[in-house]
Amino acid sequence: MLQNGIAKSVLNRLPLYLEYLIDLKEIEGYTGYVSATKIATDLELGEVQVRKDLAFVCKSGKPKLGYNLDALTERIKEYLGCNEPKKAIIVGLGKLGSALFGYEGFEKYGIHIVEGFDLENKEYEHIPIKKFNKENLKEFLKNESIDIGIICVPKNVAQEVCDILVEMNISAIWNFAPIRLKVPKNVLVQNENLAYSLSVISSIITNKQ
Amino acid sequence: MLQNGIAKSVLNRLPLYLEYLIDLKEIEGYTGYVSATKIATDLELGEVQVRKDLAFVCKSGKPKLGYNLDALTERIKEYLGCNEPKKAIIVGLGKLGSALFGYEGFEKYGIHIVEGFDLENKEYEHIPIKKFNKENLKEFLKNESIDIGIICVPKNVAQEVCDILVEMNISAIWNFAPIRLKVPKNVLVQNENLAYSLSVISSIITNKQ
DNA sequence: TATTTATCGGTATAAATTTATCGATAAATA
DNA sequence: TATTTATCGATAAATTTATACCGATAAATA
Repeated sequence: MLQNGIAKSVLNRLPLYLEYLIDLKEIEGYTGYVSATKIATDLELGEVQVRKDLAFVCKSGKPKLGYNLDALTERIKEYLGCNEPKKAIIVGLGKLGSALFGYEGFEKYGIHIVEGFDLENKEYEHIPIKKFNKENLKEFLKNESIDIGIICVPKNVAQEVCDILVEMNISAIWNFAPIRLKVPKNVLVQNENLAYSLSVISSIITNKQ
Repeated sequence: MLQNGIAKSVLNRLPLYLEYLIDLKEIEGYTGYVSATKIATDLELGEVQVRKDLAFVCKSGKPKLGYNLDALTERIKEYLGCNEPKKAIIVGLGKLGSALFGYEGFEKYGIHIVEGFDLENKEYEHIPIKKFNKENLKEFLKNESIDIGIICVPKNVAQEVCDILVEMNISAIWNFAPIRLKVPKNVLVQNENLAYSLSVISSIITNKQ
């Protein structure tokens, strides 16, 4: 299925390319042009696949040279929306929520986690976390323009939190609760489940022996 | 590509089915038989897809009724290796590492995180974390049989940690460092990057408006 | 007991994704 | 300037994944 004209599979690889290209410049001091051949070798992907992927966002490949590193990087950033900063909030500051709240790695992609909400009175690195209740959250979302809601609450509360976010016109939800959230079609839900990933690993090594 | 005779796409959905089936029994009190039709509706998947997926692990579907809930649950558990407990360690007890270390959700899939290692002297809920250095880690892995290594260190140390794990014959690595680890073919590496997932969300909402 | 019904599971088809092939092209080299 | 070379980008083929269709079947119902 195509997502805004780009294949899902391609979109999922774009952040990988971006990370790679940024490191290529910043860590390895690479400048000028980079070929699909090199990218493919380094990332252990097919050469043709890389070329096709890049063709989705960038039309500037030159025979014999490859792609202009800076231009390519910029085009992927643009496509991924890194240049249009987004605001996110986290609801549920348990272990995982707190880890995400403090993670600096999202900034690179233009995403700022601006606030956290929790049922209990908590603080994060001496900054008090906002108390979670329906009124509080609604009030906050009324005044701030938030793009992404990150749900890190237990599964029995997740739908309730989701409903508030939807009611306040959030664009997207990143859901860590192991539950299928019910939302209107115009709201994007991305489910993330770390236990599932680990379970897949466990399965593969179980069936290998 | 098939992974031990099962399609990758199918394997990735099995934990989802398992979670669903467990909840169906434990939370909703469901007993007896469950049909692919019901599963598909609840999980918002195609009915045929569910039937095909289940056919990979279970041959016991009955017309008009569906699958025996307990038998199906058991077969998926078996396939995912939940019945053959695995031991894992985490290297790197930063925010994310600590969150994973304390996460109870893995037990359901038969995975026990038995130890954590960090460069700094840390403790987790009053239990001291082992000091990470090459000798320490090697010594530990020599005495304990560990199946899965979880890498949560910064990217510039990740390969070094990986090499130690490989040297000590680990079966699988779950890698949270945004770097492509070099390992021999017999070692399974599963990369996980939360920033990538979030970036994809950001991209979709950017290009929608 | 005959009929209806819901669902399974096999075969066939379609869609998405990956991989292969190759002529065209721009730079590097002779 | 002619030739060689590495890479792009288009077209085609192969593979993987998802969906459609339908006869067979076991339970429920008449």
